[in-house]
Amino acid sequence: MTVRVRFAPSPTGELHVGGARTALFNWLFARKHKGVFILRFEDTDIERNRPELIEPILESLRWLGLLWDEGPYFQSQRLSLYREWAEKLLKEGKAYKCYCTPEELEAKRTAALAAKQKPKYDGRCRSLTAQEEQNFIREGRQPALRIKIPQSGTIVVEDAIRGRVEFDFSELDDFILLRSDGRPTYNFAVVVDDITMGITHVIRADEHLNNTPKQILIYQAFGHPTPIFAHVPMVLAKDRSKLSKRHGATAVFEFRDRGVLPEALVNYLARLGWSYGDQEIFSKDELIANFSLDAVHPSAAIFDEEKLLWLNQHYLKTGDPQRLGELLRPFLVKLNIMSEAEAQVVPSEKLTQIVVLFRERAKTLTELAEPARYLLTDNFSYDPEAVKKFLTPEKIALLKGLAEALASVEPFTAAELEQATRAYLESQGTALKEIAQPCRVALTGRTAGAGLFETMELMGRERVLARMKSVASLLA
RNA sequence: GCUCCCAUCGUCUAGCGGCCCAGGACGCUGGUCUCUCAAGCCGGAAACAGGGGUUCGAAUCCCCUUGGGAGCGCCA
Repeated sequence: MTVRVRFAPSPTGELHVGGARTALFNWLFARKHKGVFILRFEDTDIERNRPELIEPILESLRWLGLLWDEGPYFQSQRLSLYREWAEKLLKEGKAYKCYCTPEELEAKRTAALAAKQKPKYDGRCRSLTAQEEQNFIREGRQPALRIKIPQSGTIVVEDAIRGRVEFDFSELDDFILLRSDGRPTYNFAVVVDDITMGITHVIRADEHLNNTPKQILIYQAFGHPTPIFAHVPMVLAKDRSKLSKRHGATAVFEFRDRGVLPEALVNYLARLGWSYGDQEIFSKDELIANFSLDAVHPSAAIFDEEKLLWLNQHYLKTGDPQRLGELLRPFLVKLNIMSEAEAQVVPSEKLTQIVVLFRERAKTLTELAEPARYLLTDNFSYDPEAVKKFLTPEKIALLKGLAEALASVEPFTAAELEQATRAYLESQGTALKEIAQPCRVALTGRTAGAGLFETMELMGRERVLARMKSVASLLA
């Protein structure tokens, strides 16, 4: 039997890292078992639904490289199917019409909660007489459809991550399958979908564990075997609460826009709650080869941005410089280093060189793009502290002399520049140590950066000489 | 309130009865290299929530407590 799994977000928010991890686990499981990864939108909530979010969610998945094999399906387009399936249950006496109004139910619910009771439907419409039903219909009430659950017994969930979990029927009630307007509720739509889509493994967030017995009841009502369930732990914020906007970046797009590489996010998310011995770095193929549900840790995990950034730097350091260089272009614009048109025409060789020179100093593409400001444009500023500390009159004079010494260096490469510089400094009775920082400040405006001579080469003769000669004006 | 889940360094985790006075990684920290900052390399501090059992032996099994989380909707 081929494995069929699904990722089923509801379009009520952007794809956040928790959802992305659930998607990733499903995708890995499908790939590992040569199965099918299905995408389905659970969009039966007309109130909270935001159709404009669908494309961004798809784009997030694409960006992560989690491509689906089937779908996306939309529950909102399958409403007649749910009605048909509900009709079966009604005919077989496994479901019944409930004429209670939402107001009546809500009143009972709050009363139960106030009395510190577990709110449960009291089964009032379970055995209405024909007369009672007639009266309700005459009142114009539209019935919802409820499942008729057994009065006693237990439901056992065999969870691939948590093991055996038992629920007593007394905890459950006759929950609603179809709303009075004919739309399915979540639990019902999920089961009908999972049955009709042939889902073999339901891998989803922990918060659904409590829904599982209800869903199993529906499977049983249809006489259909249940899939294998696997409830993955939640992803929490630093303070152990549910991850939300107030914790900073949570959406996949936010990380992308900050310059995080998809392979870094995927690697990080995979290792969050799952492990394979002591290994930290995984390519996608390694993840696929080694992923398994029983190696998923059952407890909730805190999202640690530091570790994500460490992984990002790893992928920055080891990735293909040319590809990374191309990824830099949008950041040149975003950082206001240059216009979009200018960013388009930066030679890709320049970008590649920036990557090679600065990748060990950057944790994100944003940081990696920053040096382009002084390397490729004159649109940068000098750190006043650095100027004050290093650009003394004595050093400025030395820099002027050095500029002359370097004016005719040919070719203008790091090796030649270093040789010429050292020779000049020796002739002046000084050493590189004395001039390196002043020179760096003169060229870049700052005290931290890549190797001095590599920086010069990349910057080009014209800018280097101009900046070395003109630093005196900074003091004025 | 009731039900369910979870519990090893600050964080992610290894550990599935003796290999553990608990290993790796991020972060933190000392040193080293060096034109700066990084990166790299070498070193350090840092945890089995508490209490009962079971056992010759428990981080590992059981129970209780505590703490965290989720659910209890004509939301998903």
